[in-house]
Amino acid sequence: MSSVDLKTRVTKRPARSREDILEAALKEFAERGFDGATVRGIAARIDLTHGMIRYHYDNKEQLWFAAVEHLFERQFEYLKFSEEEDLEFPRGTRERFAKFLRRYVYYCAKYPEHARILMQETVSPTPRMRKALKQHLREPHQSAVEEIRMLQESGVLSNDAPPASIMYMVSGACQNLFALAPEVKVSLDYNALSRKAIEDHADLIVATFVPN
Amino acid sequence: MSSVDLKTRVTKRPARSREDILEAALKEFAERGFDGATVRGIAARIDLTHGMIRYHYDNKEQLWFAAVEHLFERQFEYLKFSEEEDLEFPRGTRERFAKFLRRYVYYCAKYPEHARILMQETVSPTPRMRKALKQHLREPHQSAVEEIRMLQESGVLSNDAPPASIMYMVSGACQNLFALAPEVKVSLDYNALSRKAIEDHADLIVATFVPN
DNA sequence: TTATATATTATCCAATTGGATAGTAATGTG
DNA sequence: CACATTACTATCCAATTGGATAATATATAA
Repeated sequence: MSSVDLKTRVTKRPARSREDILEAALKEFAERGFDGATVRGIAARIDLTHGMIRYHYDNKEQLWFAAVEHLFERQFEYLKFSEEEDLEFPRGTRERFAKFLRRYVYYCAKYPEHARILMQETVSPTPRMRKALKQHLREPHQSAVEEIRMLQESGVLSNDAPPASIMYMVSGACQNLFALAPEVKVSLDYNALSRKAIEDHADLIVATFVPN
Repeated sequence: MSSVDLKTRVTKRPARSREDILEAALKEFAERGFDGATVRGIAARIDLTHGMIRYHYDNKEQLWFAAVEHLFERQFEYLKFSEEEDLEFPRGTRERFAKFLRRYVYYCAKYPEHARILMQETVSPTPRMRKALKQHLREPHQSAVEEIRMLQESGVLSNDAPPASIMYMVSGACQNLFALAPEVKVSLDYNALSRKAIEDHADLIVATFVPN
């Protein structure tokens, strides 16, 4: 039809998907923080005008909430145990813990922006952060604490430490190498995101936190 | 003399110290990232006009470099071993490692903004970040890797894992609880910065990474 | 006392930003 | 075909921002 217009006037059809926008938003927010991120910058990442983004999302804050929700949904999908796995690896066992840790390391390597966004957004307790954390983090974290308690009782983890302490120690140990991958490259010339580095880190994590 | 002026015209004398400005800058940069931070915001934290800050520092970027330099100097002072300690705890020994870990945990709890700034600034390899890392991080990190190698040889640490992997695992484990303290409070209602929590975390870290 | 260096305020400016709105093109539905 | 809905462009605007500069006050040295 109007193939001429398609070239000159930029075709209207292709409409970026919701996910394209949220991915771009996550990257921008992770790189520059909420205040530093710009709607225009997010739009530019996927070749949109900033008006287009405001067409889909009322304002910057709502876009942020949508992006964070997307982030947590993706994480949940990635980390959740299927029903069969749930049967094979009962809660509170060393085997389940090891399996979970390995999966978590892979997740951290695949989506390093997760740790970055959380770090930025938890720096100071803004209302925005409080709301997001209550909505997405509270319940999973509390159930994680429960599981840590079970692991303590079954002797896999030390009884002496507070579960919160264990939890953040372990997650920090898993995340850090990948969240700081550019730093690692510059300061140690080590490519943290290579296949082998990821595998090595997973091995190390399991060996450290689930000793025989 | 002009005690009237001191009250009305705002006395000119008191001149904020260099350190006041850098502290304020560190907080602002940690909370909002480089792009999100504003010179006016930094000035407001210590009751200065933004002109005053530009009087001391040519521009925002130079202020950032100065603040980061201050950060690393402070860290170096805090973590360095005195000559006597160097003699009492030789490099590559389990005792020195334990002592260092404990000190590092205290440092992380005292200056959580350190981890936050680095996390923000290493998100994407900007020239600013590269320069700062090369200047302040490269040498200490490489000497840390050396020490890790010694610990691996003496059997304190596993030989299987790459030193870089070990290093970022350990530092993440130490930092995370404190860098995310506001998150911990909201999601688990645990005050990570309390005396006891810090002590518990130090114990856990030592027990985990320097087993008997 | 005068001169000079230093510290500080008060404005000014262009660029960017989040947000708003009016108009336009494509798609489908009756 | 008409018409409503959806996707999208093009502007506009007020606020904020980094940066610049001129005027002013203070302290110090001659």
